Amino acid sequence: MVSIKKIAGDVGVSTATVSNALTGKGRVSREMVDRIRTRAEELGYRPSNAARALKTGQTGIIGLVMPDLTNPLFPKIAQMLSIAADKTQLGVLIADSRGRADEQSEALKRLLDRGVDGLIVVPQKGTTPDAVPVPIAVINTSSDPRNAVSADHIGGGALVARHIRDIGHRRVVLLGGDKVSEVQRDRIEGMTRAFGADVTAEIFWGTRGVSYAISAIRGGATAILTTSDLIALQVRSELLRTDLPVPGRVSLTGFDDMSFAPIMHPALTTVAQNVEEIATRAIDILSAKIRGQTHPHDGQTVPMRLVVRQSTSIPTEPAKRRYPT
Amino acid sequence: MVSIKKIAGDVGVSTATVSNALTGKGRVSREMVDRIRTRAEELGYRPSNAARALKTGQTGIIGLVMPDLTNPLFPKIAQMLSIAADKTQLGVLIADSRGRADEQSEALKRLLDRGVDGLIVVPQKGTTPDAVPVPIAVINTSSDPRNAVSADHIGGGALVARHIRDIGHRRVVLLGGDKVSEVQRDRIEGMTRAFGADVTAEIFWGTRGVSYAISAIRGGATAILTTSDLIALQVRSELLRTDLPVPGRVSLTGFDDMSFAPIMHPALTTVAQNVEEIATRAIDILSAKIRGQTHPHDGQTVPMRLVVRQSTSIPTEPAKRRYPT
DNA sequence: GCAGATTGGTTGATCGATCAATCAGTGGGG
DNA sequence: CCCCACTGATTGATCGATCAACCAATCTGC
Repeated sequence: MVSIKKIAGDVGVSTATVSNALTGKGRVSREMVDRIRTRAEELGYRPSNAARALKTGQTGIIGLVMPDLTNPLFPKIAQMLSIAADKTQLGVLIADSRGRADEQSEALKRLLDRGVDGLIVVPQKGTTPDAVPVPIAVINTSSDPRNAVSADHIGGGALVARHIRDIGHRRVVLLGGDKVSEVQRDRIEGMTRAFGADVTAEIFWGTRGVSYAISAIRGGATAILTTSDLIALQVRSELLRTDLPVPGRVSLTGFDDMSFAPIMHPALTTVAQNVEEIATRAIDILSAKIRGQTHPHDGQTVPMRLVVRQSTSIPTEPAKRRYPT
Repeated sequence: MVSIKKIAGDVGVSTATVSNALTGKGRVSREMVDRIRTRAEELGYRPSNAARALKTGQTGIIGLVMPDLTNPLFPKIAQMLSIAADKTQLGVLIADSRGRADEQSEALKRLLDRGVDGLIVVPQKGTTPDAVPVPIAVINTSSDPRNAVSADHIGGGALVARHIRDIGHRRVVLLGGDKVSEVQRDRIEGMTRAFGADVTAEIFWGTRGVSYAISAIRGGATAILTTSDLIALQVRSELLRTDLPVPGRVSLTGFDDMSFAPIMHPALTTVAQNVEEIATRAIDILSAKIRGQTHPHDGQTVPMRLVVRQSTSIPTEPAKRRYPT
């Protein structure tokens, strides 16, 4: 391992001068900087993060805590985060909270012990991360008061809802996965708000919601709006089993534009998050906090994007005709 | 931040004694150890990783390089790896290689600069990771000579193949995603080997393979065995479009038991990896290498598990009857 | 021509933990 | 009674980079 000392010896200056030349902090002459830089290059010098961290108290590493790395959306966050992070020379240390609130706390502790400079937390649904002694950026949804950045789930809900209303549906079913999740509640909230009085919407939650939704369709509803592509796929399977054609008889929508959404049959109409933007902002906001500054985007949401595919169409048997109000 | 010095002062001993007491290395009396331990506890002492790393040259952090965090299988690896890692007090630093070979090298460099003690690499398909100055554990497939641990993809291929043969299929299609991938080649290899002369199998690769596969079905084949659930889902959509019932007319199988496999209609017969076991072994093997030892399981594969669901059944129109050989 | 500012650079301490070398006691063996 | 072995604990150096303080030389302004 070649250290600053070796370079100093070679060039014939003190280690402090080398440090200054390399980091560009103190006062060093142009030519001296060049000599040191080239020598460092020749030797293939790599600064020791450990030494720097010890002296400065900053490790250049941030921690990422996610509720469950298994959720098909999180990989993308992790990926984008890791890409955004190494643009700013940060390392990303991961921790999985295994879907449990207590593990989330444990994960936070482990990361703090490693000396991370800050944390990015996608909270366990229905929980609030513990207070921590380092800056933290929460990715959740706008209704979370601690939210630093997230997709505009309410707006996303409104997007699909308006699409469904505009193509003529008047009686629909909203299907959520877990009522504890703020994200899913916000999506549903966005839908109902956008519908207003124009559209009649029944809301169901959880696994058993799927069969209720099917009953509602039999009762005359013409569309099922879910809060997740995974739920949409499940509904699709059930509709296949009960011989209700999509989108012929039932229009179906998901959320998050997961990997399988475009290759389902019919391809699923869904709402996509701009994960890249969210990840970039999360890093920016956290970096700003670490530097003791505040970021202009802190607390703001990123718009979602409606992806219309083949699973939605105009209702062939609008509810009103069969069951006039 | 409470350091070893503070404890030493409080208890009235030297820092070295505290260090010895806490790590249990030097010679310290029982009671002194107790006094130091309790005082450390009271103060909420947390050792500084930076200082330790500087002195010992070990950071206790390993790097994880994955080809593309977006692939639905990798999250699970990451999760299990992170869980397995913190059992052994290791941190996991992630890096994404964005599906490109040159980025894979960059990712390796970045992690090395951070001073990781070792690396776990899931190689970009068709590539071999650069030589690195730290221990490395490659997760790929048995036909990769540098493979440290992986699922038995060949055996997995054999599992589905035998299942398909045993329920009576005699003419089938094998559908791979990317021929460059050793993993996928091994899966196909396992299938053909297991079929031997009993079953006639046509092999197709890539995106255009899907339509070839459909043609082959029209030509009398009764099953499509894919190398990925994602491909299977795509095929399923195409079969829906062309009105070929599953499993009535076509039996369909995937690979990896992804999140959507059980909720498709019909639920997909697939082959699951024991990701937990793989992750645990990867960590164990790497830890052993870091300690300069060799691990008994190094280079061995982990068996796969056949998950029979509703997408496979006995052929209703065996190829031989319609097209006798 | 001289105080004061500016430039280029050095010294030495420091961050927190580890470890080899050393030292003060205390028994035991001969 | 003296030397040796052993236990328990201390000293001091060290890892590599950073930073405040200091110093020497040159430049500026009046």
